[in-house]
Amino acid sequence: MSTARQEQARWRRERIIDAALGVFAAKGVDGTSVKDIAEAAQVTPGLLYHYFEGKEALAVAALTERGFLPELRQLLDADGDRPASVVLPELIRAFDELLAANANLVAIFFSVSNANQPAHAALREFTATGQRLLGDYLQSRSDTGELRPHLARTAASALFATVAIGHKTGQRVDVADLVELVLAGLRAEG
Amino acid sequence: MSTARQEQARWRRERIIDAALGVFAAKGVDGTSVKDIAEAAQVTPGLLYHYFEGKEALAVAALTERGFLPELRQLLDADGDRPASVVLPELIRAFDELLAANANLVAIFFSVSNANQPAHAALREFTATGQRLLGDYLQSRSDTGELRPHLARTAASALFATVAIGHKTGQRVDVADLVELVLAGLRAEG
Amino acid sequence: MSTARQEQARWRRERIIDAALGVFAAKGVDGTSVKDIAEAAQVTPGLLYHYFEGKEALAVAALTERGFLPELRQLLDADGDRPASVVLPELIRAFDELLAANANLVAIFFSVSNANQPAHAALREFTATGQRLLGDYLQSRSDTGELRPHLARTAASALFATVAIGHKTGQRVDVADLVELVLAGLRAEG
Amino acid sequence: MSTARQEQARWRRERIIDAALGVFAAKGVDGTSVKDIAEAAQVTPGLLYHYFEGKEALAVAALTERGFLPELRQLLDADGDRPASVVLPELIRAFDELLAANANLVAIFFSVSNANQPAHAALREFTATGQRLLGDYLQSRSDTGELRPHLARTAASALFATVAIGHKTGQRVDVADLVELVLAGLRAEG
DNA sequence: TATGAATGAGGATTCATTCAT
DNA sequence: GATGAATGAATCCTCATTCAT
Repeated sequence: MSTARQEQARWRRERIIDAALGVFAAKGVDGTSVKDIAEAAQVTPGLLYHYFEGKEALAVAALTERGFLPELRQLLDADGDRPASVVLPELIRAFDELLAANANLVAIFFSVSNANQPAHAALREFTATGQRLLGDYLQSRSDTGELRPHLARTAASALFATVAIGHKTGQRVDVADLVELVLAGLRAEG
Repeated sequence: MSTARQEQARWRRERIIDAALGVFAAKGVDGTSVKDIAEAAQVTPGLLYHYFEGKEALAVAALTERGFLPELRQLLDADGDRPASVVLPELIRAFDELLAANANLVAIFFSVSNANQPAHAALREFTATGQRLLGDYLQSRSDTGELRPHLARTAASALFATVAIGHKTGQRVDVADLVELVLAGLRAEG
Repeated sequence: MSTARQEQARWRRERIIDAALGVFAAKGVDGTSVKDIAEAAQVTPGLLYHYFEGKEALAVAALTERGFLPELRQLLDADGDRPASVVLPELIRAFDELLAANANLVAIFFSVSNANQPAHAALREFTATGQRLLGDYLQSRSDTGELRPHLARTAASALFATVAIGHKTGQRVDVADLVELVLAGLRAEG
Repeated sequence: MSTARQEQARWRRERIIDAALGVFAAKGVDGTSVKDIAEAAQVTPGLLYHYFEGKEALAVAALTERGFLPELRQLLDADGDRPASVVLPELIRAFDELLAANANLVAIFFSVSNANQPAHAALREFTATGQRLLGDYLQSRSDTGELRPHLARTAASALFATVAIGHKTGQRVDVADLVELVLAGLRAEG
């Protein structure tokens, strides 16, 4: 049983992804060289190819393995019953902080070229899931009559997009205001 | 008066920007080689450096000189008096179409690397101006008592971001719904 | 009679050489681009080719037309009769200052590649003449019995070389010491 | 112990310097392309950048690692006791031959552009050390009363410079005469 | 596992020079 | 005389990737 070896290998792999996240975020995926990553991970370029097929594969791995969809899912699952007026502010703030904590991923996410097929797919899945999760929550609240249903999906998109772009441009939005706006919009009479 | 020569030079410069918009959008700024641009513009690589300092400078030029800020300004100036409930749907639809017509620009916007300082600055300026224009309009409508003022800027961000991300991911948002949501949010009592 | 025009043209030509001297000295002949020179001379690159065949020709022109051989000749011609013990210190000091005043030329002189045939020839002639002039002077003083004759040429080389290299490396030699050394050497009994 | 690999790598590095010395000397540092060096070393251009930061760094490496300072040091250390009248002729002749044997280095020395800061610094250090070594030796002979002390450094500069320029211009100086001149100068009464 | 030497194609950029105006 | 647009070859350098050890 070479469990120790395997353990060490797994650990190495994670450290490489860590390093890659950092440099990708700082210089963009295209702007980062394999040597950059190797140096950041304190590893030789050759070894990198032991763990990943190449730079693109590493980018995809970083995106999918560190994508915080699980956290997001968890975030939303918890609050089935409490009213949206209470939950949504908490939720969006947590979402905002989730993005802040994963700023590197957000940066990569936006820097990934549309030409990179697998990465682009990961990116699409990422946004779609985020929007769906948020949307489903809002939908569930409309089932209780608290919110009007037909704008749930749109509201989810707006929330997701506004927070995310704030991170991209470095001009973070005021979460309280955003939630107030969207919540009011969802409640108002048509 | 060598106007003919100057005219021709200016024309060439514009054609280079045209070509750059196309290839940048297709492959991202980093993914595009100078040779790609030169070929698309039917120009020698060297000439590109006669008109622009380099590839990044060309991207910035494309963004700032073709950035639809003038159009947006025009859009907003026209509708001083009519109520927001009428204007905003038209406005956002026009904005959505503006982005659709300038899909290349949206792609470049997201593809410009944060690592490139001048390019990043230009990009920030770009979004800030867009948000300010839209925000000021919404603000002006609140002066008439039609809308509540304190969310104007947030609403502008949300509108801008939601439409833009829709274009980035290829999942365009329903403009009517978005406007309905934001407008309702802006009208509701605090 | 377009004398005014010719005058202006001649003036332009000189200004171009002035500018070339500056940039050549600062960046070396190879390290200087035609555009650099043109900008320094506030002239378009094209015009440069009106006055000179190209960059190398311009370098040669600068070397030959501004070579201070005439001044050096003048320096040495004047002092036929006075004793070397008086003349030589003055002479070498003047020579040192001549090089300082023409620091640009000295720099170019050393930076010219051996591969550049005409420039290299100019350079050789330059050193040869300098050494010959100095040597002839020392020789003439030995005819009067003041100095021993057989080291005159060697002394000239040493003086020329030491002062010149001082300028090249930026570590100028102490002229008084140098003259004292050489003069003593020339006077001593074999 | 991958000594074989490391050995081979070190050998390659030396071969690159060898090749660089040859081409630099023939065409000057600026006049030499990286491709030239790579071909002369029978190596791919890319490998050059594995061993050196760039072309200029390679020139500096050639100068410092092959600069005959060690030989010069050895030359001077050997002759602690014998009189300068005997040692100096041998010494300068050996120095002259050292330069002759390292003609490439002399050429590079003069071809390194002043514009390149690190290269220029290395070059200054190089000459300064050479002069100091020679100067210290002459100084030590003055301690024995054989030579007057205050011109030691100047004499070193003069010897170094005269021999070096002789090599640069291809008009080598007569070593015997040069030594006679300097030695006489150092001995004479003030 | 891990290294780092080696490759070779491709990238951005510069540049001397020409020439129509 | 003077301009500056245009060329295209050459240059330096980077990089993803492979592979012998």
